[in-house]
Amino acid sequence: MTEKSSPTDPIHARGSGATIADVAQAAGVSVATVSRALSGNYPVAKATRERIFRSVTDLGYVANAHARALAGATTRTVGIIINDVADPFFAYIARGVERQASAEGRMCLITATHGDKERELALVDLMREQRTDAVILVGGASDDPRYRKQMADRARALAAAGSSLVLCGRPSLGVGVPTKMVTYDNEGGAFAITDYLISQGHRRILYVGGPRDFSTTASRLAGFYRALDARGIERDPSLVHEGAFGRGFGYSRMRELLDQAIDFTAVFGANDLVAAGILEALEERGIRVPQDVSVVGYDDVPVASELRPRLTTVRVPLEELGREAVRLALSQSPHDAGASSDNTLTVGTHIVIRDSVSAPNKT
Amino acid sequence: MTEKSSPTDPIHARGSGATIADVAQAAGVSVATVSRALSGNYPVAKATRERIFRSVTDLGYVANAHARALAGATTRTVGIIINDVADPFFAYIARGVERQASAEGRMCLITATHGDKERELALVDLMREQRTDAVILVGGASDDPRYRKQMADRARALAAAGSSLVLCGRPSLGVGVPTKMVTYDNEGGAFAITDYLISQGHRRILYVGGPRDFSTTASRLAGFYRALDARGIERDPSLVHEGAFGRGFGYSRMRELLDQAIDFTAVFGANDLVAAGILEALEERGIRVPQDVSVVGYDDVPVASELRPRLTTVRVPLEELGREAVRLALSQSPHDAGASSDNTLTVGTHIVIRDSVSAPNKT
DNA sequence: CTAGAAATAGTAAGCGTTTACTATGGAGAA
DNA sequence: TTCTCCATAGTAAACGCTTACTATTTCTAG
Repeated sequence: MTEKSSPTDPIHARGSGATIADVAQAAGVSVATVSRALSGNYPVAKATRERIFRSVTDLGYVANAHARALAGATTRTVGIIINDVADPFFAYIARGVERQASAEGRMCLITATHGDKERELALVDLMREQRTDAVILVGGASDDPRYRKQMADRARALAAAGSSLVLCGRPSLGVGVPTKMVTYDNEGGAFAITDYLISQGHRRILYVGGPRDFSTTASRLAGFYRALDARGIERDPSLVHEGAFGRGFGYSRMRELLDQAIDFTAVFGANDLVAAGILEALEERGIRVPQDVSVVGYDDVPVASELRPRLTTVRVPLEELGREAVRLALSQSPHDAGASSDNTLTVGTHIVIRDSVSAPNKT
Repeated sequence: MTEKSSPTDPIHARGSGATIADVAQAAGVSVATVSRALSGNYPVAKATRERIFRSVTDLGYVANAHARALAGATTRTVGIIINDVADPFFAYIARGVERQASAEGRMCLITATHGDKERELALVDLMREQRTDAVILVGGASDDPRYRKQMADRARALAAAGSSLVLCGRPSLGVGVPTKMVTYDNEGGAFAITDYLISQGHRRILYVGGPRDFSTTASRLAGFYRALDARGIERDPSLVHEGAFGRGFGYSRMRELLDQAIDFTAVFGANDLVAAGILEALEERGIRVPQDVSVVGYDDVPVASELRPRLTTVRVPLEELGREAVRLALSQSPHDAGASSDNTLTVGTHIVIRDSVSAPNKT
């Protein structure tokens, strides 16, 4: 045993990591041969190959992914941009992305915007720097035209570089912008659950949560309104209260609304987290759910079934959404043009009925 | 407007992305000057710099991160390896890592093992290929000696390459293995909450969940036993039921245990998810918590306070754990040798008392 | 004025791979 | 026996950046 490396200690090479040249030297061949033996796309004599693999393990060699990427091979990485890693909505989508990516032999670069549009743009650029095979942008988007234009520019740049931008659960950037899309039926789910509420006899339904001017909010509200219209119930602006997603918002806004003694029999939380906050505010005031007030949410995140009463909500196949996003991203379909063709995929939503809704109290 | 690019369409460069040479040509300078203007670590005349930046935006240029990494600059990336992105325990740690990394100007490569040891080793190699500035390994570990040895080899390889391996919430790989560690007081938290249960009068406490031969399980059980010992309560092996983390395990195992008519007045769920499952099984049988049986969990993940009754549990500062991990990883401290020195950091845990514990029923 | 120090810009040598091309040594064909 | 064709292996040219050196100007001080 020369130096300080012991035979039982294969990976501990000297210096800052062995290169392919070291392996070549150790095996007594050229670097080209090592490269070929490793990638296996070119014939290498069996004996040579074995000698090379032995040197590889002896030296603890791993290829430098950057050199490899630079030399033309693909990066084998997909990037995903979400709002927040710890928000279950995003976490489940990320899980789907991560799983599908690794099933297709890719790494997964997960980053978070924390709701900052500028940061989102910057992150897309970062992924572009990383030359990821695709970048998946998740969650509702702002409809600020300047922002849309900047994102469209990036979509084009990505496309020009052979990568692709896939929009997951967010609206198109416009015709002609090269993107792929996978969405879920936001409007339909909102329609269905509102209709369910109405069918139970509710007429005055509060809508709480979701950032204003945000695509997700817009489509959920659209479904909400469509259901109202379909049953001939008048839209009452004083009943819709946008603001934010998140438990804290649901809780505090519900408290305020309770103080205002508004007349309602049911509450539609913009997502399950908001609904959780609403439930807490209600519980705090001694208002029983569903006997006094019915509550529904959206997403069917795991916490929905931990709440008491268990929350009636709209199920969104989050993990599936993530998987489809990478399938689409990695498929050869030449992302292109408009919203139709096979560059768009919509997964369905359906309501799941649990215990937070009943007929309104006939007061 | 030449070609098809319009002046309002800056990023859409022709071909597969502009290179630094394109920018240099457009600005009429050498690539070296562009590189310097961009990195800003060398004087460049103001007029030149402006010309360069204009070309950069005109062409939608972003540097090729791989070329940059290859040319010697650091990769500015930290890798984190967790079990599952959608498990809140890991998700919150990941959030801390992600935030601190981005605060320190790094990207974050998040990968998941799904509990597969082999995959974990492979992922470390993958990160080594990526030349990440550090790799953070999160969560309990197996104590299989072969595995430990392989991981130790990788720790050395990483160290040799100037990177570092930080163990987050898992035991040391042994003296002399170059790692950094950030842990939380698992044993102490388990002791505290067990002692709390005992102080309420419980004597027969069921311990449910957590993989056997897993470091986290081992230290939680150690705390559990120490508390029992301290109060002179006999250890009863028939009361401890290891198995897995996760809601499903808690639910099904609790059902089995209920069928066996074992004598107990409290249940210690190995983590909050297990506790959630336990609660459901109990509710299903009409057993009231805490009147009939008390339940506690571990981690204080958000769902703990959504459960009814609200779960009394041990708070682990998950996000802080993640932040500290990257602080430590990126600090210059020459990770080295044993478990002491400033390469190890332990954050405290404390119990949070909610509604799932009361004095046992005097039957 | 002029030597010497900034300030600014250019040249070119890597960084570690992949891969098109080229070279060599038999095996089988003619 | 000579020629052609495989199977193997080597050479060297990218890939797109950073940076140590070197080469100009332009000041500034003596």
